[in-house]
Amino acid sequence: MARAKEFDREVVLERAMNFFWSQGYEAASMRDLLDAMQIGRQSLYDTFGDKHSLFLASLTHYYEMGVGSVLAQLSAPEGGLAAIEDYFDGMACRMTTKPYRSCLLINSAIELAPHDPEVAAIVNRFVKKLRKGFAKALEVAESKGEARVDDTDAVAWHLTNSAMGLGPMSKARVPYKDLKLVSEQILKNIRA
Amino acid sequence: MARAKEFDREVVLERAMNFFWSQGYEAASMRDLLDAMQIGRQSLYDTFGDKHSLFLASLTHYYEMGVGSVLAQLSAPEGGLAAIEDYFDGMACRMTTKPYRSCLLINSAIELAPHDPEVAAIVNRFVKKLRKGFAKALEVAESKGEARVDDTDAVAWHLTNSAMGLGPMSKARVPYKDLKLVSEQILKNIRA
DNA sequence: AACATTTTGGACCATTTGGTCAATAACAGG
DNA sequence: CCTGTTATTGACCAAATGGTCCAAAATGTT
Repeated sequence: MARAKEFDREVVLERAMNFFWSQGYEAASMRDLLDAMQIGRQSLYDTFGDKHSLFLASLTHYYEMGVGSVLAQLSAPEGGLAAIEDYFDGMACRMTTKPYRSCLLINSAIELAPHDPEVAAIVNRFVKKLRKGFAKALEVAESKGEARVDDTDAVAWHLTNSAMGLGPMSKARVPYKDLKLVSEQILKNIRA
Repeated sequence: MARAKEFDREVVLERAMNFFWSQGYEAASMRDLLDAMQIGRQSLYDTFGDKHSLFLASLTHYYEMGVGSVLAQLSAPEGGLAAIEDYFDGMACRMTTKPYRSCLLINSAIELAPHDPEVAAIVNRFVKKLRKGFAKALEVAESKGEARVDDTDAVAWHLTNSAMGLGPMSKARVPYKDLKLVSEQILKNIRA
């Protein structure tokens, strides 16, 4: 064996993710990224490859760390309407506090998806999973008698679209109280 | 007098706008912008100032040319439900065809608003006007007996949020047929 | 035709970009 | 305590970035 790494891969990846999250891909220079990650230049290139690969790793990390649990809650068998409510309220709340950086996947969809197939693939998976999560939650809600849904597919798409809307809305600094209205309105529309 | 300009300011501004629209701000280099605008370097700097000013001019042009009429139709006194339907259907249709570049204002909200006060101001005005347009359309719809709206403010915000959602959705290449479902669902929720 | 004024084209600039290289340092096994 | 392997450091690189300078060209007025 040989010399051990002085950093934890996951820790510095998280730092990169946070930096991309608040700055965007193009606006994040490797220099600033290096500062943010607190890591040497060569260490970065050895560990993650080039900038694009680092971004892909960051986005994947975001997906796995941040989105997974939220999505799981959404499609939990005991979730139903409350799960949907929690999702929107949680999102609205998170997005309208301090760093105002929206959601990395939404940001990436806008900035990169049309010109970057790999990013597009990740974003697409996310959208599909989100839609599926909503569909599941709607089924649960209906089976619990909380909601009356005539076209699950359409409503699930509608919820997905509303979720995506929170990204631009929060970046435009629409305050929480108004996004809260949005969240309530969404719920009102599907409640039995 | 002296030498006349060889280009029409509005024409080249429109070309810049289109380029920013499909590429984003950071990803658009001055070189490529010059090519797209078909104009000399010095002409650009003389006419528009620096890159940031050019972008601001492009965004304002987009706002004035593209958004104004759509917003006017939305809040037209004879509009009502149909105006809302046309808005969403038109948006969904435009966004899911060929260049897939979403809406420049939504894109700018995501990429620039948090770090660029001037862009943020323009985006904010847009969001406010859009919300106002929806509110007006809802009033008209209600007065025509097409819709039953208990909380105009909340529903207007909800429609605004849904409109913003179309940006990320289309960038994620969600096809028209699914955005059509979204549009229909939105309408169904407010129809009397 | 000469002039004043403006636009144009392209050479030019410092800085920053993403990325590499090679020398040094740290570590484990023999 | 060597030795092979890996990690770190900082110098270094070509290319691209946004932006400027200046000479030449074009125009209306005198």
